[in-house]
Amino acid sequence: MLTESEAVALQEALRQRVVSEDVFTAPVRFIAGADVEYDKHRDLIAGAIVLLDAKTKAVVEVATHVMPAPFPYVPGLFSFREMPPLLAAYRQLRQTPDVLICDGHGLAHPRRFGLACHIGVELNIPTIGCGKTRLTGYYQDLAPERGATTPLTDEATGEILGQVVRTQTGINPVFVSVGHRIGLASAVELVLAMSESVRLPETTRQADAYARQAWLAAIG
DNA sequence: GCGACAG
DNA sequence: ATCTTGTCGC
Repeated sequence: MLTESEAVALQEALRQRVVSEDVFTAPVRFIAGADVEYDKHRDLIAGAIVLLDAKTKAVVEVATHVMPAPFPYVPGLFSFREMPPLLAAYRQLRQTPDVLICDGHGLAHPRRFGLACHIGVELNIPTIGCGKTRLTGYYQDLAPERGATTPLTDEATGEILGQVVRTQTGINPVFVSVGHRIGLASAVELVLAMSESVRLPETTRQADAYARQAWLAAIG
């Protein structure tokens, strides 16, 4: 297994390949979601990739993969734990998504290389990071209405790492950042489009449900 | 040294 | 991620 310092070195090298501008086919027709399921008592991790019709939000394809956890949970080294089962699931897809929304951050990461960037660079596909809580960066108060956004910034450099996005009025926001081959504005637009009446994008919700199902089937 | 820390 | 019920508020 990779050591932590080797993982950090790999991030520093791969981050150079991230493309943070729109390089994808628009309008988006097939949009994918990725999520994993596990618990702290077992060494098993289940990953799921779902493909949705962007217009109807109907699930058109699902792929899952269960395997022993390849790496422990370490904040900042998240992708080394969650990416392997997701890549295995992704390889089973028949269709290629126009963009993939990940359950975790992209550039909004201490070394600017979160899960969404890692998967995007590894598969060379457009990816978006959409996390439920903050990992790094600071932000100002956010208006309570759905659609409100405020930048997530690095206080030291002023660099914009992502956008804090209110997908539902009066509900905790989500943290959107660039994964690969997409600009931040498009990333926010797609996350909002996939969250018309729910907090998390429909892609993430479906991926979560299928990952949980695969995990439950695996542990019996 | 102390606090923070995606899932 | 998970441990975990009822309860407050729109």
